[in-house]
Amino acid sequence: MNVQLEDTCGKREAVLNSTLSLLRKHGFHGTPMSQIAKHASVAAGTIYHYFESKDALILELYVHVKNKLALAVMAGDDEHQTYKERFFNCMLNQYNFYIENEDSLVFLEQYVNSPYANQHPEIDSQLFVDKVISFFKYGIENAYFKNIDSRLLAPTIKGTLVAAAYFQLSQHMVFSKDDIIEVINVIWDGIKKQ
Amino acid sequence: MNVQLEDTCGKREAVLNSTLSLLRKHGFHGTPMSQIAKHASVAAGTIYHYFESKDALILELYVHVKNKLALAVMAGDDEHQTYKERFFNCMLNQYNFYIENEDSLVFLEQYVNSPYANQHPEIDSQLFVDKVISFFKYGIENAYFKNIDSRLLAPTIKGTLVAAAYFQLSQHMVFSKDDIIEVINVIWDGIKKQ
DNA sequence: TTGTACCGAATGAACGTTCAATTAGAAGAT
DNA sequence: ATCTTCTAATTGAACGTTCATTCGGTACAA
Repeated sequence: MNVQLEDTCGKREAVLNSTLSLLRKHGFHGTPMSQIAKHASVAAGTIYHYFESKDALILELYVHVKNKLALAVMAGDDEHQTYKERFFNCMLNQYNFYIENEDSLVFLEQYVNSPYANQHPEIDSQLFVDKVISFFKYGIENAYFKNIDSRLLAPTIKGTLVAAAYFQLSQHMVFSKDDIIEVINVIWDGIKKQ
Repeated sequence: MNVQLEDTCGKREAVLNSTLSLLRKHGFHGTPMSQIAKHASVAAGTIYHYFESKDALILELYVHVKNKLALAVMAGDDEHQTYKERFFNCMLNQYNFYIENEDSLVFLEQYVNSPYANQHPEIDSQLFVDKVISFFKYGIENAYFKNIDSRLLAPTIKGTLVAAAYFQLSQHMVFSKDDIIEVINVIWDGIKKQ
């Protein structure tokens, strides 16, 4: 078995968390491995025990964060509810995940707009594809949405929500739950059939 | 007068354009000054004649690009048209600017999600604020939009459009003008009064 | 003669990564 | 229980490279 990859005392996790936290304030080029090591209370060499390189660390962090996002978004999903109810639940979950995990939001946005995403389009969270993407595919196939190019739906929905969450965080303000429901309504009114 | 900032034979502009182009493929940390100099056919030292540092170069590039965006978005704006017509014109202009200036789109997205934007929130294009922001303020004040928090409108609108444009570029596909009109309709249906 | 534009080799700091050495702990033997 | 052995985990100083920036110098225009 891969005993050497088991991360017995949580140092791997500590490195991932420290990287996430430092990346937000200083960006990728402003976050040296030495600083990650210090923040994670780990020697520089230890990072290379768990990750092949700084690039590999970033890629694994991306999958790590997106896995957590997928779990959060689909939390409490109930197939007996109407599709609209399920949609609102997912959207609210997603929004809350972002504002409760600011570092994750900023990192995900940095990542998708970075050369990493372009150079490694095959890297993604299997969990996210299986759960979240599938949910929207279901909505498209069962015609809950307007008849627009299905490839346009995901970015349209995501863009609005991320923009709102990002705005809230960057402006250090708080929107009420009703404000957010209103935003989700904007999305829903925009894309729903009819 | 600032004769030393006049850029007699276009080297300043060349540096800005080269930076924009290189940043897209390699990101900030992957784009050394030496490479920018080579790409712009300029000596490394020359860059420092026009820009105080690499950071200053990025900041000035941001304003430069956003100025061009502002001009493009408001092109052909006609105050005699209905607000909806003007809105569609702006949105279409913005979308077209993005897909005709991929480097600019990627850079702007990279920038707003980078520590630069957080550390220099005061830096922006005066032209953009005066023209584009004003146009949306007008729409809010005259109640063309739903009664949602006005601070939520801009990110909501922008997010959708940028996401669609970014998606088109990242997937190397082409949406027809009708497809885009449809996206703008999604936005309009979402935010318009009633 | 003075100052601006420009050059590109040189500089020094910072960085990602390596590696020889040390520790920790588990498994096996006595 | 105790000792032995083996391997994974960890350390941090050292290495070689790369990079942003500097600076002494040239060319040219006013």
